[in-house]
Amino acid sequence: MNDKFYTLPMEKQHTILNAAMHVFSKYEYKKCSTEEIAKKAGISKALLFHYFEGKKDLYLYLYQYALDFFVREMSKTHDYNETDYFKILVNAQMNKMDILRVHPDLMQFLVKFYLEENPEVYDEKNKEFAAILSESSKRFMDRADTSKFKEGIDAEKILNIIVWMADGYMRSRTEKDLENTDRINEEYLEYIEIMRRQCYKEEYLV
Amino acid sequence: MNDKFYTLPMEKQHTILNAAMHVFSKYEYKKCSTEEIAKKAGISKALLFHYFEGKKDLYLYLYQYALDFFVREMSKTHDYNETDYFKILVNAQMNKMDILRVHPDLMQFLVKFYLEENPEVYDEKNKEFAAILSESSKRFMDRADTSKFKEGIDAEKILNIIVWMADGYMRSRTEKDLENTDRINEEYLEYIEIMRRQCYKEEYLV
DNA sequence: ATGTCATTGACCGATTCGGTCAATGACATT
DNA sequence: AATGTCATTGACCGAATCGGTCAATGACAT
Repeated sequence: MNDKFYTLPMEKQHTILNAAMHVFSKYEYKKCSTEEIAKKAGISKALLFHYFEGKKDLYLYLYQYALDFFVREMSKTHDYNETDYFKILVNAQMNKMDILRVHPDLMQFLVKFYLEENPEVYDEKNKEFAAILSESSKRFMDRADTSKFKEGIDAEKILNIIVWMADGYMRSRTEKDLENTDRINEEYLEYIEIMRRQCYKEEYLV
Repeated sequence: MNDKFYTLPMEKQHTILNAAMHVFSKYEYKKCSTEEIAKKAGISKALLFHYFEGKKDLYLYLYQYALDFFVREMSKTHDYNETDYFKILVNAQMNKMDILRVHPDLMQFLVKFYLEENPEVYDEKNKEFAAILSESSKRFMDRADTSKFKEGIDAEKILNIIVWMADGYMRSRTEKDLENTDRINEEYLEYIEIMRRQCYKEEYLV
């Protein structure tokens, strides 16, 4: 990575990084062309190679950047004293939305990176993401209180349903939808509320 | 398409079709190589071109085959007299599982085909799938009875949650998991049952 | 011994790949 | 106006890969 990249205005940096994330999140490493990234970023391929030493360099830098950004943003507004199961979930989702507003393909890129098997770019770092994800989700949900749940509710399965639901909901939104963040959040909260009303004992549903 | 393809044993036909579906479901048309398909099918590229006139021919034949197979199998065991919301859903899911057992990438291939925008292979057929899907889902859910639902339950949102949940559940299974169909069905039913218990009035939960 | 036909490795020209470089142009300094 | 600096690019490189072809192989029936 060339230090000159940092001297670019933040907006241009993001344009380039987002273009790279977009392409790298679509296919495996080998099928991603630097030409496509450059075109998406609105610059020439030559300039892209001026900022980064090569395709591999860009790819690995991008991963480090994305992972750092993800961890930093997710921790930012997390309240470690909150114990309400659904409030924790909603807060986490809001953080995720904020991330996606800056880097729309960040999550998918991290997943693709995690699944990448090309030996050319494979090292032990590829599995970091899963570890961090499960560790932080454990840490986030650590204080989560399931005692408010009705009898016979399997909290683990409920968490799965909510995660799948959130994923499906986001996937069902088009690129244009995503611009209206408030509308998205509002609608998403309705879905979370459905699950909450089904899971909590009557006394906690005020 | 060469008629000799039909003279192959069914198993070999499926091997080739599945290999093609697998590759075509991964990336857009242009990025899919016939070499990769042939390798996955365990035959030479030359033989693949012996059975099909070209890449485009294979692609379009595959779509027609997949769509026909999907429609036929989904209708096969559907009971048009059933009115129970969740029984209809479970039955549809079972049909889907049966399809995936024969052609693991059929659904994803149909979706990718629907999203394909390459003018080289684009025609009005690309949008058939969405129409058929929404029409048949409407037809399937036509008799579905939501009167058993508790007060204040939004059936449409529930249906979304269940679809997203089913999608997320399938996605979370690895290729190896999918071999054990019974286990999958059993576990899936547990998730459906959770949603059913939350949605139905007490009197219908026996 | 001959004919049939599925199957393949080697090859084609065209395109695309990651990467390079000389040339351009905008702008600051003198 | 002349010079220097440096971001930016179009044109280009050899190598790899693309869709597709074909002569040769080999298994098997007659």
